[in-house]
Amino acid sequence: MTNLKVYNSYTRQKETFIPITPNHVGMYVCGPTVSGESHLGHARGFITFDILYRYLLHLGYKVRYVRNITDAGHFEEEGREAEDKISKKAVVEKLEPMELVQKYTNLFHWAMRQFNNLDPSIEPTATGHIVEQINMINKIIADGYAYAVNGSVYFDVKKYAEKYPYGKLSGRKLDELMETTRDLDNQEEKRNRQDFALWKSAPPEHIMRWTSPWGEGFPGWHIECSAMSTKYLGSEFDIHGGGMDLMFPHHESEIAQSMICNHHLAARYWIHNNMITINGKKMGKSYNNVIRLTEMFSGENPLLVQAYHPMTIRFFILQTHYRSTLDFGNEALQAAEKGLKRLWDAYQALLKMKTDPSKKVNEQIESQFNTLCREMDDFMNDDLNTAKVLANMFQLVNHINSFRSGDLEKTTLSAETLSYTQTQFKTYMEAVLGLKDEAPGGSDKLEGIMKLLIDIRRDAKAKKDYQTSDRIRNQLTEIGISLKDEKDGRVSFSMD
RNA sequence: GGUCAUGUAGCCGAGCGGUUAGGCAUGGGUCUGCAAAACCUUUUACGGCGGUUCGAUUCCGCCCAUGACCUCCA
Repeated sequence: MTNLKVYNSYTRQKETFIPITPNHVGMYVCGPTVSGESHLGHARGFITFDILYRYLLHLGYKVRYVRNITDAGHFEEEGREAEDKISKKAVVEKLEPMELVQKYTNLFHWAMRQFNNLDPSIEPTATGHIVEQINMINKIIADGYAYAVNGSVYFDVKKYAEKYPYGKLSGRKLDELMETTRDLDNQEEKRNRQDFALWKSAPPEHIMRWTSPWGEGFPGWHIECSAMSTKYLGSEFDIHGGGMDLMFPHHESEIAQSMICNHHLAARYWIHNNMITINGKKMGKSYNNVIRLTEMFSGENPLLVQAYHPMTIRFFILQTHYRSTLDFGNEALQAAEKGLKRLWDAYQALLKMKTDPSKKVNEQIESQFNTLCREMDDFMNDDLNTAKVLANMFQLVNHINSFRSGDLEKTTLSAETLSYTQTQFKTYMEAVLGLKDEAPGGSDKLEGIMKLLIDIRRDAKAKKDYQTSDRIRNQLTEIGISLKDEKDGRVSFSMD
């Protein structure tokens, strides 16, 4: 159907994408843990997979995109005292986990909308699938690959590894893990140190708890994804996505759980996005160097010299291939801001462009346009190379502007080429890359006021009353509206 | 320590065995009452040392540096 190739972490090579069921794609992406605010690093992953989702839709696939919300586990909100969780206080004073989960879920959804990310088809929560998780754990126990100890259940990695390639995804060997795994709580319960929890017994102060065959507790970290992906996508589905840092142990464990329950490698294509770094270091909780998304949008973080629009951030991320690290920097963000503006302005100009029968068709430029446009498809098919798509767009931007006022203004494009270019731009800018206008939308009234001001200014200029004309322009600039005298005598305006 | 990546011009970043990626910034110019925007033009980089090759930034080896995972993490 298409020539899409994606890099499969499981096989460590680019592979042609062939869905299990023709024309349909099942895709599971590890979603946020809603015990706190999302940061810039999280955004990269969700934007990356939004691009993949959008591109698959563009190619004509019917896609079921499942992205979970991790709302179960050992939750504490920053700044809250541990004492909150003990029953000394009145109920409404205490930390209510679901209240916290609701707050950050809402905030997450808000941020995703800011980025113009499409909603997943299904967004299941871990707490809504406790039964499925317990059933899955039962199955694993019945098959002899898990054991219960003191109300907790652990997966027997050693036994699994005797029959299955544990560690294949993340390139790990079991014996190496044995030596290097560090001390953790309750290690003594495990038969082997690399075993991981499927179910954890809840200590008395733990508020999130459910009744299970093994006592009151809560599910282990990995089982929710296996349970929910199986439920909504089946025992074998097409794409599993997530950040590279999840490869081990999370995805490796998912593979093991699903293998025992479903007798399949859960997904055919394992796709991982790389990290955002800041001063060369991964942005992450443990490094204490996160920039929350609300801070990115408001500029309120010591690392930021200004606020950045969500579209600037999206564009910034798309200028890099998703499997490379991306280094955060104000200079780079500012460059993205300007670049995006130029790209968007030229795009708007392109949509208004018309062929001019009185001018000669520029054959050489014609063929460049066609090549640059056609290559965009090839670049996306080559493991989603958005960086190259954008590079081509910028080459076209140059030419588009040249037709307006530059070297090419005495020539024109053929109707076919212009139309093809317009279609490709619209497709990639909006449908595939998901970019949209940064500026707040105007209204009829505003348009009317602006027309009036522009007319007054034009009259003043005609009378060489530059004091008045400059006053209008300067004051508009102060309130964030900039006027441009176009070459053809028209005046356009844009808002910050 | 183990495993795996990465090192590209002022900054961010594609990419490849032989041709200018691209964005932003910088210098010069055009246009303009001025400004902004736009256009033209300027800056030829691939960590170090060897090797393979007619030719390597691109392949191989070694070294140096940085990072990721091995623990919650997009």
